Formats: sequence, structure tokens, C-alpha cells
Amino acid sequence: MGYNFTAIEKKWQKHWLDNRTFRALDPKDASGMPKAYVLDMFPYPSGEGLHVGHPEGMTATDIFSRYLRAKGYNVLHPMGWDAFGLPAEQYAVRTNTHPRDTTVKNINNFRRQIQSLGMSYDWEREVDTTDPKYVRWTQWIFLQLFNSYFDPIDKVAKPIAHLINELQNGNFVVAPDGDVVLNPTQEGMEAITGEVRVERLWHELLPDEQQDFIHGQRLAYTDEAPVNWCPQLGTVLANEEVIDGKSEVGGFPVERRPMRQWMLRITAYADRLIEDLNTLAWPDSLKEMQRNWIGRSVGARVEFAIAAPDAAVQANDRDSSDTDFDDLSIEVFTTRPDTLYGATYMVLAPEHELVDRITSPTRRETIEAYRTMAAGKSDRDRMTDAKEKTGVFTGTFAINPINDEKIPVYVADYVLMGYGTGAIMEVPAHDERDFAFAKKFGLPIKLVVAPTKDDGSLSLDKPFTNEGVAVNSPIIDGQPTTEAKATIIAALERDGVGRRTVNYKLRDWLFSRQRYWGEPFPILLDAAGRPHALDEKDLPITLPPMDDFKPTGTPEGPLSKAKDWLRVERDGQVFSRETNTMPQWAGSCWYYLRYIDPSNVDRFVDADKEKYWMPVDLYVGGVEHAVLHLLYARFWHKVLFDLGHVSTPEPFQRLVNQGLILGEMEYHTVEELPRKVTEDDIEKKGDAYFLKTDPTIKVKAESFKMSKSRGNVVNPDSIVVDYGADAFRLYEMYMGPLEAQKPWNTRDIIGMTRFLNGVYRNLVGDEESGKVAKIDAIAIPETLDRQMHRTIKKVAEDIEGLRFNTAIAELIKLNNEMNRLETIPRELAENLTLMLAPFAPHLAEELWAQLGHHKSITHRPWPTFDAGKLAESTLELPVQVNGKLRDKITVPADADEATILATALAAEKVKPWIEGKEIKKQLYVPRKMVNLVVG
RNA sequence: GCCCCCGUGGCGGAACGGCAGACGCUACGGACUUAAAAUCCGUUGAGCUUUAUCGCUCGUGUGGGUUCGAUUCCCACCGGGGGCACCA
Repeated sequence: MGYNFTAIEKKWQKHWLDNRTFRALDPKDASGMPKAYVLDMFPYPSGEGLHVGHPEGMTATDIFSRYLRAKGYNVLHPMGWDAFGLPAEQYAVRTNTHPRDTTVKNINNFRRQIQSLGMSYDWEREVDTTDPKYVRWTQWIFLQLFNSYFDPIDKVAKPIAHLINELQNGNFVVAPDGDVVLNPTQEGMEAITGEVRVERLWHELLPDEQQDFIHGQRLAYTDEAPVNWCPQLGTVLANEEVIDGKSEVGGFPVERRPMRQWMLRITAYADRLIEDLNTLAWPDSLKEMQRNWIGRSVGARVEFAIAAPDAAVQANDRDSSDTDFDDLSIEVFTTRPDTLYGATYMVLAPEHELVDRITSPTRRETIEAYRTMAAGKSDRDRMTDAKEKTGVFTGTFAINPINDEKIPVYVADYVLMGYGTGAIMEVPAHDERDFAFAKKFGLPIKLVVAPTKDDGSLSLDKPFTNEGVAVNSPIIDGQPTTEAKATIIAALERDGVGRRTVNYKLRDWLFSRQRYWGEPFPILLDAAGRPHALDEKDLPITLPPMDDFKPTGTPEGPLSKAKDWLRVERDGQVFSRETNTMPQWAGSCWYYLRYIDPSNVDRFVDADKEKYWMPVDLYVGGVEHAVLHLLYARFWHKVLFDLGHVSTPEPFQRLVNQGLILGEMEYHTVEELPRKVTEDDIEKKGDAYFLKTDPTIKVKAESFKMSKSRGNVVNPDSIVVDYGADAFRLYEMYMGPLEAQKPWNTRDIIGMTRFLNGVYRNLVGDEESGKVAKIDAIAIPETLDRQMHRTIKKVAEDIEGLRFNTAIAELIKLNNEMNRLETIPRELAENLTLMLAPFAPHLAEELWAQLGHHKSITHRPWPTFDAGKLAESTLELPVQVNGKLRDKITVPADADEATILATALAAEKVKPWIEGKEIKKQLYVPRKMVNLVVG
């Protein structure tokens, strides 16, 4: 057996806590030390406890933090709990315990587990999102959002008081998208493009209208809109939380339902959220996911007038007097205005407000039936039915503004109300969906774009969707797509029937939930249901104690049952509290700021401390938060930045996604009744596995995501007991690149145990045999000295690049060489210990003490390498003939090219390959290799 | 369907224009042991040749290309993973 890791690990974990070893220093105490903020995505403390996936990211940041401490940095490395959320509440409902109790219990278990792994967190900064002292500031930030609006010219959030003041001065216009523009200037007007209309003057509005208008400008506002309602969870969900029409949590069906809900105006930040990605050291794939989610597309809005109904139709239409078609038009969004001449019909979403008004009486029944059918379909069904296009004719025609052609208007459910204008022009010749629809309903197909290269051909058999050259389009004929777009938009703008627009897939963030276990809104509703912000000094608004916090299944949520809590009197007026709560994401949107100053009672974070620590230098977490937490947090941060509460435009400078750790590899036969087999039963032939006993039976190897139902979950506690925290940490880092998905294999841990035991044996001795290691202040043998300096260089580089697997390999190699020594040079022993410390901190502390030091290894400086000692005095160079390795030559490191080539030509094993042949070329790549080209 | 990433020994992986397979696991051999486990030392891509050494051939999913030289760069295909998905 090796050293007693259990005793050693316990001892040092206690030492670190007792001595506050990993305390991050406040800026005033840091005396000019460079800072580093190294952050993990804080976990949701579930009842299941830690999973082997958690320690992966945590070990990575821990190694990085410990390395930086050794490099003299003041390191902030905190941990906390994202403890609001559905699972705690569901568990509470099931077991009839209060979520507070289970949360406390789970947090304690998580903390114990994390501490047993020797993570160097500053536990004095622990943060819990459900703590009223924390909730207070989450609510405070919400008030910042509520009390702000977005200025479309400066593209920043500003206090709503400023807006109200300017509105009263009457100095504003309203842009087409509903944005309010204050003090409009020529420049400002151009920036928002298009026509600008002046609303009624402020003083002409009724007080209620004024209030509603201001409310509609806030960054946090309520809106009655179709939302994602999940009956099983009893709450609404954000778009980001709905996957394939099912809830991300639990996988329950989600339906669309109109409800009054709190929204956050994240769409105002769409452009900045895209642009600032360029300043971040994040994985490209993740940036791409955010860009796709925001879904910016540039195009045009075009207005199609409704054609007056034929006189004959009108005569039969008793209701036609209700409809004044002169004023009606359908506005569409298109990314291909250059295809306008090819628009042969239009389609409205079933929910489009114009459908009722323009449907001709003879078509009314059919349209109503279709709308009812579409409304009854869940999003899920609508997507499943995506392949088969359905739709109905409204009986009405519109006028194509570019050529005055009369084109029919349809209603179809594949047009989404939530994107663009909820109406589209259809160009079947140049769009897949339009083409499918036109084919089905026998609508005309008109070619207006011709291919320029060999990337397609003009035909009526399939749509040509690439860019090309405009044809059959009088004012743009012959123009390439890009130019044609510009020309058309200019023409539309001139005629006042269209304009250039940017459209986004991103929707405003639905921010309220009908649940108990979340932050209450700091909002009172008056008798008319209008929201009023509570004062900062009233915070926090805590959850009322309740025995029955089951979801009500209504938009009011469980808090509506707390009658006493609900009713508030202010200045003689009776208000009702907002009964919705905030989603789980609220707490995680700013926790990284609270770590900086966790016990501040005057501010959410002290300004000087914030300035010192931000931004986060390294953030490690799973990719599952790509369009959730990471987008939401960036948005909140930008609002706080605009309002002057934080100093950086982005929160997380460098971000790394650790790869998923899968369950152990499983093998099963490929036959009618597949059965599980073990690794020993199989052999590989070619590139497939077969059964040893029956080589005709194929075997498939797979590793799956760890799950309780599969029974392949690995519990970190048992690994720590069996192998120790150091071996566990080392194994997780050694499995492969941090970002890669990789299968767990308990069998492999033994390699790390052997390594650690070997180091202990070399530096301390073998406790079993009683053999004591000999450490002496002797010179390091030359080759080993060179290897040591190289290791110092390589390990540092690898840690900085988060390549922990190769760093560990170097340490193993160095130790393997030391196995051969009778006496270990002290310098070598100490350097190995220092380099091992970030990876296996418990053992390193123990070795450091055994080497005679009395202080923790934590802040001992990282060893330095001597560049002069890296290079060998002689070089071993491979010699290739025609690119094939034939021999190796040894030359002095400073030999010149001529000498080297001569040596290469004379090399014993090279001779037969060049004999009697003409040497056409001699290549020498300095310090790398020689290649001789013969004919 | 579109976008992104990845295919290297029995396994995890390394190298990412210049000696393919570092390092670890497994397996095999040896030492220790009465024995086994543990531990330590050695061998371990496939094949040919050889008593052995030496030596040679093949080899990074498949097929092409660029290059003196390709696992690495380019093109096409096959396979795996992830994201988006009626987004106009």
C-alpha cells in the first residue's frame, strides 16, 4: 500500500480552513498584487449530491487558481449555491417539507463534498441565492430594470425619470418600432431609419395613457401576450426553457396561452449582445450559438395594400361596409427584397389581427375553422406537422407595391406570429417553403433570380434559393442580389411603402413564474392592476411562510394564497403584492458580482472592489447554459453597466466549457435480442468488434450520459474513499482535454494512485518497508536537470492553456526518471512538489512539510526555468530520403547547415538509399530534420 | 434540411506541416512471496525477415489534391457527436 491519503487529506483540509489559506484579499490589502478572478458556474444543490461532472470543472479552476497564487496573484476563487428552483419545490411538494429545509440540507451536503475534494475556495465569500440578504439585491437589480428604459439612439439604458421629464417637455418622437426618441436630431433620426411619426403631444394623453406608455418603455414591463404555459409544472417558461415544445425541466408539454406576464427587454440589447461577443475569449461554437439564438437578419419591411373587393363580391357582402379597405395594408418582413417581383401570393399567421378584417364573407367559415384548428395545435404538433403545408385562402387580394399585381392572401400556420410581422410575401421560385406551398395550392411560380455560377439552374421543378442576378424584374434586371436588394429598398422607401429593417429571432425574456420557491417581485399592484415599484428601503421582500405552496394552476401562483402577505396599505390606498416570482436565472445573473463583496449591506457590491476584481478572468462551466444563463447574465450586466453600477461592459472575459463525463463504456451484441457483454468477451477485427466465442456476432461499444435510470452514475464520495481526493482530481484532469466529452473508467484511476505513491516513495520513503528516501543538496545530473527545466516550462504553459492532461504526463515522466536515483537532489524534490501542488494539493502540502518547511506550499513561488538549460549540447536529427525516415544523426547543437548536410549524406543507413542516384535537393529545417530528395 | 465539432493501437489519449502512438490503463513476461493480491522492473500498432540484433513494408475513417515532406492544409465521400430547425 501507499501513503495514507485519508489521514493526509483530512489533515490539510482542516489546516486550510483553520488558517484561511485561500482568502482573497480586498484591494486595499493586496498591495499592488495582480488580481485574478477564477470562477465556476455555481451548482444547483440538488438532493442527489455531487456528480462526477461537477468536480471536473471545479478541479480545472482549482488548479488554475493554485497556479496563479504561486505566481503571486491575488486570486478570487469563490463558491456558492444557485438554490432557488423547481426541483427543490417539487421535492418539497412531494414530501411536504419546506423547500428552505431541503435547500439547507442539500447545501450542507454539497459543501461537505466539495471540501472533501480539497478545492481552494474562499469559503468566507459563500453566496446563497435564497438568502434574504442576497434576495434583497436581486430585487434591487430588478428595480433598476423597472426604473430604466432603453434609448435607441445612444443604445444604452437610462433612468426612466429622465424619460418622463423629457416627455413632459414634449421633446420626443416615436419611431416606427415604437421606440421613443428624445431630443431628435438629424443624425439620430437617420440612425433609427425610416419614417418617424410624432405621437399625440404628451399633455394630450389621458393620465392612464401616460402611465401605460411609460410602463411600455421600461426594461421590466408587464405584457399580455401568448406565453409558454406548462400545465404540469404549473408555470410559464421562457423561450429558452422550451425545447421541441417541451419543458427543459421534466420534459412536459408546453402550450401557448395569453397571460399577463413580466417581460425583460433583452431585445433592446440584441445588437450589443452580438457585437461584444467579438471582444470575448469564448469558444467559437458557443459564440455561434448565441448569435444564432439572437438570430439577427437584415432585410426590409414592405407594405402590401389590400385590393378593393370586386363590386360583385361587395354586393353580396352585408358586412363589407364595416371594412374600409383603403386604409388596410399587410406589412411583411423579407430578407430578400430583391425577389419582390416574384411574390405571387401572401400568407398571414392564423393569429394575425388582419385575418378577421380582410376575410371575405364567403370564406369566413372556412377561415374560422382553420384558425380554431391551428389554435388547438400545440407548438409540438405544429412542428411535427411541419412537413405537410396547410392553409386556406381568405378570398381577398393584396397589391404587390412594385408592380401593382393583384395577388391572393392566404392564412397558414407555418407563418409564425412571433417572428417578423406575422405575415410574409411568398416567392415560390426562390424559397423552399413557399415553393412547397405553391405546388400544393397550384399558385403561380415566377422566376426572378438567375444563377450566376454553376450552383443551380433556373427551373420550375425546384426553387433556386441562392443569390444570383435579378431577371424579370424591370427596375433591377441584371443586378446581382446584393445590389438589387439596395435598389428595391431605395425604391420602396421613396414611395413610402417599405424600409430597411433588422429583425431578430430573440424575443423579450419572459421573467415571471407561478411558483413559490423564487424571489418575489418588489412590486405592488394598484386597484387597476398597474405595477408600482417598492422603495429600495423596503427590500428584501421575503417569501411568506406557507404550508401550502403547491402551484395553483392559475396565473396568480401560490403566493396568491397568502392573504395576509398580499394586502398592503400605502398612503391610504390598498395595494396587492405581485404574486408571481422570478425565475431561477435571476439569482445567477449577478452572483459573480456578490462574491466580490458578499456581506455589504449598503450596496450590491462596493464600487472600488468591483473595479478591482472585474471582469471574471476565467469562467468554467457546462455548455448547457449557452443561451440561458450566459445570455441573461450578459444582458443584466450591460444594463448595470449602462446605469453606472459596474465598470465593464462584459462580465466573463475568458470562458471554457468542460466536456461531459459519460458513463463507463458499455458493450452489447448486435443481434435480434442484443445482450450485454464485457470487454473480455470481445475482440476487434478490422474496425468492428466481434464476440470471441462467436465471431459472426457483432458487438457495439457505446458510452451514455450518466443517469440514475441507467444505473451508471459514479458518486465522487466513493471514489474519494477508495482512491483519495488527489488521485480523483488527477484522474479527472488526465482523462483527456478539458473541453472533450469522455467516458469515465474507474480502472484507469490506479495509474494516478501509482504515480502519487511513487512520488511519496521517492521523496519520503516507503512506510511499509520502513525505507526512508535520501534527499540531499546535491547537484542534479545533467540530463535530469535539463528535463526538470523543460518540465517547469511545459507544465506552466499547459496550465495556462488549461491542458492539464499533458501537464500531468510531464510530471509523471519527471517522477519516473527520479525512480532511478539513489539520492534525490533537494532542488529537484522541491520543484516537483511545487509543480504537483495545484494538481494534488494535499500530498504536495504533506511532502512540503516533510521536506522541512513549516508554512503552507500555497503561496510559495512557482519554480522558474533557466532558458539556457533547456537546449542540449548536441542535436539528434532525423534524416529522411524522399520524405521517409532512414537514419538519425547526432550533431553539435551549433553546427552549421553545410556540416549537418554533409553528416546526413554520410550517414550509414542513408547511403544505400542515395547510392547511384542524383541528389536533386537537400533540405534542412533548422533543429528539426534533414530531407534528401533523390531521383 | 442548415451550421459547428470530431474520426489516431485492445482502451483513454499525445503530436496538429518535419522521428506517429508521449503519458496512463489493459495484456504479457520477470522480481518479491510458501502462494495469491498488492508492489516494483521490462515488453506491448500490424506484418515480413532474423537464433537474436540489424533491417524492411504497411499504418492516423475512405478516395483524391497541395508539398521535398500531410495525422496536421484543401476538395469529395462515409461514420459519430452537438446546435438550430416552417425564422420568411
